[in-house]
Amino acid sequence: MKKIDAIDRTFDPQIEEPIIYKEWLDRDAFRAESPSEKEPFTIVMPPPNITGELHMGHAIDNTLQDVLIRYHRMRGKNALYLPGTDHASIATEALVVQELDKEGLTKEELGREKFLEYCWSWKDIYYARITGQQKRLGLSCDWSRQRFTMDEGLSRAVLRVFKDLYDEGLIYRGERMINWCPSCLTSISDIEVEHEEKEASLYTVRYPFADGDGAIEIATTRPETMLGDTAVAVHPDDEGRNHFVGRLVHLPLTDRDIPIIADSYVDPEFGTGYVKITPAHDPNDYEIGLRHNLPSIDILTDDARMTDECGPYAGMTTQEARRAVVNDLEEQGYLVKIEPMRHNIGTCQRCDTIVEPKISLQWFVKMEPLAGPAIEAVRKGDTEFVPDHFKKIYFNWMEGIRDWCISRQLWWGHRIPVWYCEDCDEIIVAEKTPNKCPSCGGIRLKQDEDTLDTWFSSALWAFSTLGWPEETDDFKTFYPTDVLVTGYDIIFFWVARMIFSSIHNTGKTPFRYVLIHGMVRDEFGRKMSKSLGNGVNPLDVIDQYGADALRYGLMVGTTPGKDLRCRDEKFENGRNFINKVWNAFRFIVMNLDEDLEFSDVSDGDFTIEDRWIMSELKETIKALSDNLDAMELGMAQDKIYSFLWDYFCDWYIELVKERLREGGSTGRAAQSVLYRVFSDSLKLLHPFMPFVTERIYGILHEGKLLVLEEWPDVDQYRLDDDAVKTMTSLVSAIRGVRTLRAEYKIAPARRFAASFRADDSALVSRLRDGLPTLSRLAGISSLNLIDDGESFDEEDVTVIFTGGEIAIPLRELVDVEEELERMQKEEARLKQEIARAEKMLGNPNFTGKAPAHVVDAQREKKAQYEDQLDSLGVQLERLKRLSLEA
RNA sequence: GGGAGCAUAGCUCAGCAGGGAGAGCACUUGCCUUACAAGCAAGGGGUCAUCGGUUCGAGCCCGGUUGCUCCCA
Repeated sequence: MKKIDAIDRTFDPQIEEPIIYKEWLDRDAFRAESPSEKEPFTIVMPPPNITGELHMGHAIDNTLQDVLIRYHRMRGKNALYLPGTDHASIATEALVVQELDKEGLTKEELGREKFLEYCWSWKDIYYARITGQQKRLGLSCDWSRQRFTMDEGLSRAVLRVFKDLYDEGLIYRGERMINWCPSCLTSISDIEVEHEEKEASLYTVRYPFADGDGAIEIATTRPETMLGDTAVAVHPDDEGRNHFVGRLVHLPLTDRDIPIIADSYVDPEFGTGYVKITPAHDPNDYEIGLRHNLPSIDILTDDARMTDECGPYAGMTTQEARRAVVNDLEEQGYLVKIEPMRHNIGTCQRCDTIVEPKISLQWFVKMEPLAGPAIEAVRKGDTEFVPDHFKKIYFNWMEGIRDWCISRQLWWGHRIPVWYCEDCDEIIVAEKTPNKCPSCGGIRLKQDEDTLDTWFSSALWAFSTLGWPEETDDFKTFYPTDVLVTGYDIIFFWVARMIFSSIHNTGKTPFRYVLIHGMVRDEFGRKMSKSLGNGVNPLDVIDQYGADALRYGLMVGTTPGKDLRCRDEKFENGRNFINKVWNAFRFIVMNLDEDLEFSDVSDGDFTIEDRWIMSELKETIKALSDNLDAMELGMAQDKIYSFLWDYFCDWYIELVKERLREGGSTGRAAQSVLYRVFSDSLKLLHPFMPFVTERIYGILHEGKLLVLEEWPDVDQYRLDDDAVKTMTSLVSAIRGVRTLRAEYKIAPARRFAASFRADDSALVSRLRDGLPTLSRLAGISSLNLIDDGESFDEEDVTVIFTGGEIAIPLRELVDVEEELERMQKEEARLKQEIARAEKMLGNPNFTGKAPAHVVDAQREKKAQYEDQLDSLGVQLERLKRLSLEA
């Protein structure tokens, strides 16, 4: 045992945490076994992008995972926490392009191969940086199994899945309307488009009939797209307008005439009832165009400028073209009016650019056949969401799912494993680069230029990281995994896709539970964002308060699925708690002897408070474990916080100080309980605050590593109702006296004699034995026990507490009038309580229908209150007399 | 248009097989009581958004209303 002067007055996380982390790594404490006889517990970390630093979202996500992993590791499971990172093709490519731009380079100049070299070195830098950050958080990951989505093994899985899906007809190539980002210059999937309602204008434009006989009016929010119009549509049942169907109108600003067609898509109530149809630039118009065989005129280039089709407008941006078109329409008398309107626009999730619908040749995954089993699996409960209601969001999306555009016009990522034979148009899909065309034997093969959506590989993460498609030991040991922890914002992007991919490829759902957490917001409840500059860097918090405090602050008072606000106050609380635990530890070290075996202590040496604290610990172990099993981590953390602070520090330590001073067998017993209960508390706290607990435990138990210790066994402690009851009384008595002292402003140093009456003999003897304690905790100098039937001194004033009554000398301490007032208030309160209980008990419906223990509890309470009222009555009488005398 | 969630103490949030409203912070009052002032002790503060229903009993269950979020189209 270290001597107390060798222990610092505070725990310094800045210095200690990195040292402790290194000790864990040196002892190989996080490594999982495979194969193994032990029951596995697996969490694969949602891989952060290699595009930047970890933010608070990662911190909460990873902390939850680490708490679960550490808990299950201590429970004796073969725990695997598998870390990794994601290549994030669009985001990374954009950043690398940006970097190159600073050097005056473009990726085209570099060429594909050179460009990818740049990307890989970017990856190396961020991979290392992120890993370092994860270690500072204290994550107990098995670093030997760390993965990256473009690792060789994971890439092999991607190729295998692509080929299989293609062979099964679930991947196809086709010309479809897709979302095009003019800045990223690639297609993106539906869910990578963010919709926002913005102020816009609704333009009403006159299209004259081609024969010059009158005109119709159309309304549009995007007038520049009229250059690509190939029809005007009305609703077939629109009696006021459908008789024009078949006629031609002249398209202003062009030399084209276009037909009026009928299609039930048109909402006759909206705008003018006529809708301009631009099949190349609107998803609905595209469908209408298909139905009516309309030509499609592409008026936008890949970077969203007007094409040569647009004559004088060619080369303009859409915004420029809009102004020019509106201007020209007005000059030529075609513009009827402009009205303000709220309008939904889609922007690219990555770069915020307005997304353009575009017809393009892309690769797609056919979703319906994959979605079915995935829906079924969740419905059956093979995978459960925590909290449960998030499955509704999952169903809602999966049931309306559309085909998934997976090809990206990017270089960084998994290149699509498709080759086109330039001699015979054969399409070859293969896991390995083919050397000749299987159809014509030609060797002029060209690989598809595109890469796959990043999420296509992330969707395989749960099993590709474990070695699939090989039947590796890891895969056999750890798959399917136990819990996926993630935010509700990526249920579609990732969770859903992992579920259907896993079921399709491995036949199993990838995880038993999905634990959903909310978003971390700033202290005002706003989303953290770069543009607002309100992001909080977890590393800064660690620098200021330590990783344990950060973890505490992120977990405190949280409930699964709910957003949480990031406030310094919470991290301060965490730090304060660490300090509290540290000081309890210092106290214990100061009071321990060299001998920590405690073979000299027998059960008979334990006093009531020993039995009480061990009983409370038992309850805490049970309740906290239940919380952790139910993944209620915020509640679990609160349990150990409350046990250590409110029970162990505030009461137990205070109660045993006297015995420790006294020494002997009672002192030894107290030492043994301090040592044992505190050690087990450290275990319970460890998943939440791994660093400080590890450091303390290592000093109390030389050579042991807390992270590898066993979770406390509930059965080693005895539930002791007797002790609990007596202690409740004692605590209540002490509080009663303290309250009186405070109310009457009795000087803290002032001690006085007191009398007690207790209705429990255990309490009586406890009070007699506990005089030193009462002296210290309540300022009582001597104790006079009043037997049943005897009454208190006429001039004393009493306080009622749970299980008894205490009297203190009135005249010398107390103002009679004030006390009279206090007691009358108390009397009123008791009467109220009794009335309440009587009302309940007098109700035959209550006594008849409520569970017996509830009714009994009420009876007992009523009796108790009546007792208290009785003695209060006696007191009041006395006081009144005194008051009159005075 | 469809879906989800939230409304509890001044602030941030817990709470629930339906059986006397909790924590942290803030506030008031005392305390350097040799583990801890990042602390100790005592205290004030709530018609649990609103209306109705079920029930012996509702913050909790059901329905309506209002006000905020968020997601999808």
